Amino acid sequence: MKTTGEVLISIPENFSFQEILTFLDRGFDDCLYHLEENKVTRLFSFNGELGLISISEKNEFLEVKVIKDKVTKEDLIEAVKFVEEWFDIHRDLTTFYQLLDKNHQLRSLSEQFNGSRLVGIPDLFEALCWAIIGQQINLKFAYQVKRSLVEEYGEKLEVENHIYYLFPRPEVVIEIDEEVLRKMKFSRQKITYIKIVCREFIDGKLNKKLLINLKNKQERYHRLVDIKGIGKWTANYVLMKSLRDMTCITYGDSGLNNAIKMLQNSKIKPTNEEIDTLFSEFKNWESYLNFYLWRTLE
DNA sequence: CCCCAGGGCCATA
DNA sequence: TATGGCCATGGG
Repeated sequence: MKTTGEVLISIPENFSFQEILTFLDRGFDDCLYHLEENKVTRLFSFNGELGLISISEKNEFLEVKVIKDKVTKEDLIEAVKFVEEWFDIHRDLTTFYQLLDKNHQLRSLSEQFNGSRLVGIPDLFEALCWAIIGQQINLKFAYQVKRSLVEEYGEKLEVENHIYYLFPRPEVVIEIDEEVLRKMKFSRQKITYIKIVCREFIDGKLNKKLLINLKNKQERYHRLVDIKGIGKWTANYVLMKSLRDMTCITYGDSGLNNAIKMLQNSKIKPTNEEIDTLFSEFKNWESYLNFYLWRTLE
């Protein structure tokens, strides 16, 4: 028997739920959440019990609703925690907007994407797999590959005629036959990379807590890059999206390159040095600038 | 057949 | 550490 519970979160300054929805609705049809008018819903594991988390805007508040068997107070706390992390709700963007406004090339972004938050991927294993899937292929195709994997191996729950999925756990992914993944359009290299990541998690050598507990960003970066299949792009992407490191730049990223080309009205992709120059005024906000530049591609 | 896509590996200098 | 060739897969 399903029950529901709700919590209201007050909406902070410089936060726009509409911008979150616009970002989530870029047209890639992500299989890990479901969009309806002014509402996002996704599956969540509450200590192993599946339930839905649904977010919508209600009179100056964000309403977080949980739907599962016997919703408890702890479930609601977990759900709110997840949403706050997913949407980066508690970050004060004032300084970032001041920096944007100071830069004549980037000034328009603070208005164009006002209240836009860096939507994250809280689960580290999911973030790593997703980054590996997305290496060097177009995003639309990457989302299709992810969908094949998730719909076949992720836990699922059907509610009101819609099936919601969770990203599969490492213990499940590592058992998948190589030929099955090949049919899902994983390249042989990516199969190798993802299985290595699975092994790290299963052996308890890597998880979010261990990574966070390292001394600083440099150590976290090297811990990731030392894993075969994780290069500078993947490490920066994951530190940005999952660990919410604010100083990441996705060097080598074709999207970032294209955004900067558009911005500077240039035909050739920027060098790392030119990227550093552009980002130099945004110390400790590199990840946000990176994210906002991506958004200009929509 | 070509080039591109939110790259990584490895050898070489 | 920086560059460049090669790998890999589907889209356009």
